Amino acid sequence: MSLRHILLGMLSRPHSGYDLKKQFNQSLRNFWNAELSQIYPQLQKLEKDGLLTSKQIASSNGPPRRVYTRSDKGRRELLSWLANGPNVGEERISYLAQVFFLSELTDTAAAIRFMQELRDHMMSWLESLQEVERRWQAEDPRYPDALADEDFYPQLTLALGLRKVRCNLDWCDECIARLKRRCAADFS
Amino acid sequence: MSLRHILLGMLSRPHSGYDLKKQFNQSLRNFWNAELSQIYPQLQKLEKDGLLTSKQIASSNGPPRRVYTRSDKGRRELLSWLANGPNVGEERISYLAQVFFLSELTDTAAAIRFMQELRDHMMSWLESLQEVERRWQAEDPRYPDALADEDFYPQLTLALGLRKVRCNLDWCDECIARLKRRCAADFS
DNA sequence: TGTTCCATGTAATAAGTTACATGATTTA
DNA sequence: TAAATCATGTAACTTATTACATGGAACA
Repeated sequence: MSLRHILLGMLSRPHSGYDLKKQFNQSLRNFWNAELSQIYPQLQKLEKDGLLTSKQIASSNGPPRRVYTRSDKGRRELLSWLANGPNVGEERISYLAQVFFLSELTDTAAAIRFMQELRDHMMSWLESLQEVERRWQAEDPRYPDALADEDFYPQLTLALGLRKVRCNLDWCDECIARLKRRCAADFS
Repeated sequence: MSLRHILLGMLSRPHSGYDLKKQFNQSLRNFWNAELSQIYPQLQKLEKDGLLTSKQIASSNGPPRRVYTRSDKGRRELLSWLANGPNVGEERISYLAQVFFLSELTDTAAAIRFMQELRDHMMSWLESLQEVERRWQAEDPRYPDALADEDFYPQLTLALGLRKVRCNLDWCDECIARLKRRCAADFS
């Protein structure tokens, strides 16, 4: 039941469903994603449960926007989620499932290609995170340790993103090297 | 649509639904989990689609078991999943979402407690992975690089598990240190 | 004049969780 | 004799994805 709480977290200040989707695409995408078709009904449900309130507001450029605000009850719900302690052990990483079954491929060369493709993904992911960090650093002299709380904690998640992607990259390199050695052993 | 393919991957040799659940609990849990109430219907569906066949077999100890075997069509389906390349960018890590919103807590001390709890989880996770590795190493002299393919690729996922958990631990330590510095700054 | 962005939604389907139901065998 | 393990499933519900539907404004 995490999306519910994530939306509550994002609504520390008022936003529309469309805004929230943009935030997913920008800053939360490293650990969560949600489609508009899931966000809109969930916001409606949260309002029905009294955790949010909404009002329609005219927009300067496009159609009118429905803007949601977290209620006190909503804030308490968010706090109880955090107070329950960290939710660990629910990760789903489908590329790891793929690696697990790579022996099904006909030859080691195909497995190497798979790992190389994975490495490429990780590399471009790393670059995009580095770009985010570079920009943030350039725009805010308080980066990273003097940031206000609302930015400091998100920065911690960026820091883990960077560490993790580097870790994945190193692992890909290790795998490719080990696979190449196995490949060489096949012909001897 | 990953569970479908994961089950196909696991059925390179015949297993019952109950067997498969045990495998999830033992070796796949680091990147995927599924409940029996999801596994049984999914196996039935895969059989209906012609990707598996099954037969009921009497058991020595308990009730009779329905054992599933992958068909040729099932194997081709698995291969096309692998051939599509790595599935990246679909990760959901709810503890990171929690960290993202930790500014909602009333004080930094509570955030430090949260991170310490997370660190404890990571530590016990690391210990369990190390135990798995220790046992494997003791039982099989081919560990890790001379393992047969069916074990070698799973070992690669264990290797990433170890790296990743260590990475998370280091990050937790960094976060706690940075938070303590902020906390000290609050009182100055 | 076609594409992208803004903005909100519904419908149908798939995937996943929790609770329920059954009943034999093995272990403490 | 109580609990755990073996073994398979259904029912109700929640969560998430994909496809569909609408329509104005900005841009190229």
